[in-house]
Amino acid sequence: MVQYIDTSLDAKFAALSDATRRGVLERLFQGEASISDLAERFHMTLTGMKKHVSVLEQAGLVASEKVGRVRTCRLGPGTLEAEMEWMAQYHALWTARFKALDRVIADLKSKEQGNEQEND
Amino acid sequence: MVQYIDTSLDAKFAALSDATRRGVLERLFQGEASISDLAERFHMTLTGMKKHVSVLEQAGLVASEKVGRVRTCRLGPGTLEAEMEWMAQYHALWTARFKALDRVIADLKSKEQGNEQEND
DNA sequence: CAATAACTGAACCAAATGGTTCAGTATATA
DNA sequence: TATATACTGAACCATTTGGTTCAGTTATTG
Repeated sequence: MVQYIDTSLDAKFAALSDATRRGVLERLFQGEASISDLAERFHMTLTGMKKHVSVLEQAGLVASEKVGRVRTCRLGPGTLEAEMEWMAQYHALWTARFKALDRVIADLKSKEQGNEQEND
Repeated sequence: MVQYIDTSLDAKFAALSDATRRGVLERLFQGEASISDLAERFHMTLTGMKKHVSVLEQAGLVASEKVGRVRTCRLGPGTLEAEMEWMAQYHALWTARFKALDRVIADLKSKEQGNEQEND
C-alpha cells in the first residue's frame, strides 16, 4: 500500500531534480568520465562539478575512484527501483481516476442521447 | 535517444523530492482535501501547507479551487509520464551494464575452471 | 628538479527552500 | 451583527543549493 512519508526517496529524487546532474548520468551511460571531462562538457568549474558528482554519489547513483591525480566517475550501485515503483503507483491511480471520469462522461453522453435538449 | 539537458523535468522531480509533498499526493489519491485538512495531517501551519500545494500546482500535479472560504485540492492534470520514461531508460541501461558485467564475470569463471590456480 | 595538470577544501555569495508569525480579507455561523 | 473559520500575503529566518574564487596538495611530464 501507499506509504505515509518515506524519506528514503528524497535523495534520489532530489539528485534527479537538477538538469546538470541528469546530464552527468546520461554522459556516464556512455562510459566513464573524469571530473575534468564532466566539468568541461557542462561548462562549469572543477569544484562545481565535483559537488554535483558528490550529490550523485550520496544518492548512490554514481561511484568514483581516484587513481593518480584523476578521479574517474561511473554509474554507481544505486537503482531507481523504489522511485519507479512510487511513480508507477501514482500513474496507475491517476489513470484509474481518469478512467472513472471517462465512464462518468460516457454515462452523461448516453443520457444526453436519450433526451436531446438542455444544453447551452 | 537520451537527451542532453532537458529542463522540463526539473519541476516535477523537485516536487517529488520532498516527503511532505509526496505525502500530500498520496493523501489526494484517496480524494479531495482542503488546505486545513492537509495542514493538520502533516503538522504544519496553513501557510506552510499552502506553499507545498503551490509547488505541486506549479508542477501540474495538483489542482485546487476555492469555493466559499475553503480551497479544495485534488490531483492535477500533470502526469509523470516523461519522468517515468527517463527513469525507465536509466533502468534499462543500468541493467544492461550489469548484464554485461555478469557476462564478464561468467567468462572469468569459466576460464578459472579451465586452469584451477592463481587465486588469493 | 621545474612546471603543469587534476583535483580538493575552505570561504564566500546570491538565490531558493521550508518553515514560521502576524496582520489582514472573506465567508459562515450563532 | 459579532464571532469564529479558512485562507492569504508579506515579512522574516535558518538552511540548503548551485555556483564561484583562491590557495593548497598530489601526480605527471619535460
